Amino acid sequence: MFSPDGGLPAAHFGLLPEAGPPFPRGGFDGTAAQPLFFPFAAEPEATRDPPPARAWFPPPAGPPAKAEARPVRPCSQPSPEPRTAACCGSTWTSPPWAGPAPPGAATTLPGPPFPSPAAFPGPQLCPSALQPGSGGLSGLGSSGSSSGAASEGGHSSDSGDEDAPTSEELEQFAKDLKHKRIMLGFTQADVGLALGTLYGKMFSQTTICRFEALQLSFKNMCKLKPLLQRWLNEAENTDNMQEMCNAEQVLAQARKRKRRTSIETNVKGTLESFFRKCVKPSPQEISQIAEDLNLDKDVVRVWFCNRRQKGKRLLLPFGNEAEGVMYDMNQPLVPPGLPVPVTSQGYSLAHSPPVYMPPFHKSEMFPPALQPGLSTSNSSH
DNA sequence: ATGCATGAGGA
DNA sequence: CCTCATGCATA
Repeated sequence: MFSPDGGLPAAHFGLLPEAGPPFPRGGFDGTAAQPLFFPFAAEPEATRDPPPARAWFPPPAGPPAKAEARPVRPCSQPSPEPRTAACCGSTWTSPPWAGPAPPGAATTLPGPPFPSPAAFPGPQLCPSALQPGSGGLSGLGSSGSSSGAASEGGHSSDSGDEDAPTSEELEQFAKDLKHKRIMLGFTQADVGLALGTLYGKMFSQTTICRFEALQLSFKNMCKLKPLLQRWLNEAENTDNMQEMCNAEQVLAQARKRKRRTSIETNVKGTLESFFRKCVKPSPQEISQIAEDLNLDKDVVRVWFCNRRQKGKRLLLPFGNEAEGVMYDMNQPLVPPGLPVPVTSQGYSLAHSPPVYMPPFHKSEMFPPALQPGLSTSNSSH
């Protein structure tokens, strides 16, 4: 719990966002599409502290043999997601934070970590994709590029980090932001609000939080950085910014938002099981699952969507756990002998699941122990 | 800090 | 329907 705005949000300084990603891998359907973002080309940045020097290790049993998006069918979808990888996607599929790719790792990097290192031309960031005005910040973007171009302390003359910050820069900035924000006594919510006051586009505490925790897609981070940068400048130079943070709250959320359904732990576990077998169940399968778990089909669908999103978000945060434990999301079953990762969520990934699950058909696709009605008696403890 | 939800935009 | 960016609500 944090105080809304009365006090500091119990700043967690050296707190890591996630200890153990449930699992990595976006699946070849989506991942392959999600162009890898490899800034490991040039990081003259020697000043950076290299703590994340975790060595990447190749997947234990992972099938890195796929260099290109294979038209494999995850479950029953006719075509998973034939998205031809553009140059730059949204979510950084690669470990931007993995540090400037430790020399050692870099040497051995040429191929191992990823199935498709050769998929992209080179370390070159995609210039076209990093287009500033790609999103909806057109107005803001323009201000930054056309009129306010000369802002930012006047250092961005040639580096152009405004347009294409490196992952290290983003990381640094995020840390900086958090630190200073706390120093100045602002909460994440304050910042989000201030952005609204300053630039007309408000953001929630959630977004600020995720930004600081580097849990947004690379693209998204790039988009938000300039705004936060400006806020930071303002906050540091302006004496009373309180106004900006406190003002403007008249946004009536008269929207009828569905009440958040709380999925029981054991049910989540079951969903997890399904997810491990198939990250993208067909609508019909979703219906099946939903019916079986006594959940709305929509709830299940959204759950899977969010799950996938989370999977990508937590994908290789630091190259460590992610690499080794990647499941083949497109495979109907999990390869045996996987070093089951420990999910921060506490999901039961720990107790080895029935590693063998026959290619389910519409009828027998459910693992034992998922009778919704028995949920209470099921939670063993 | 994170889980579930909404909505825009894309096939 | 999906992905992706975002946010309300909650643990």
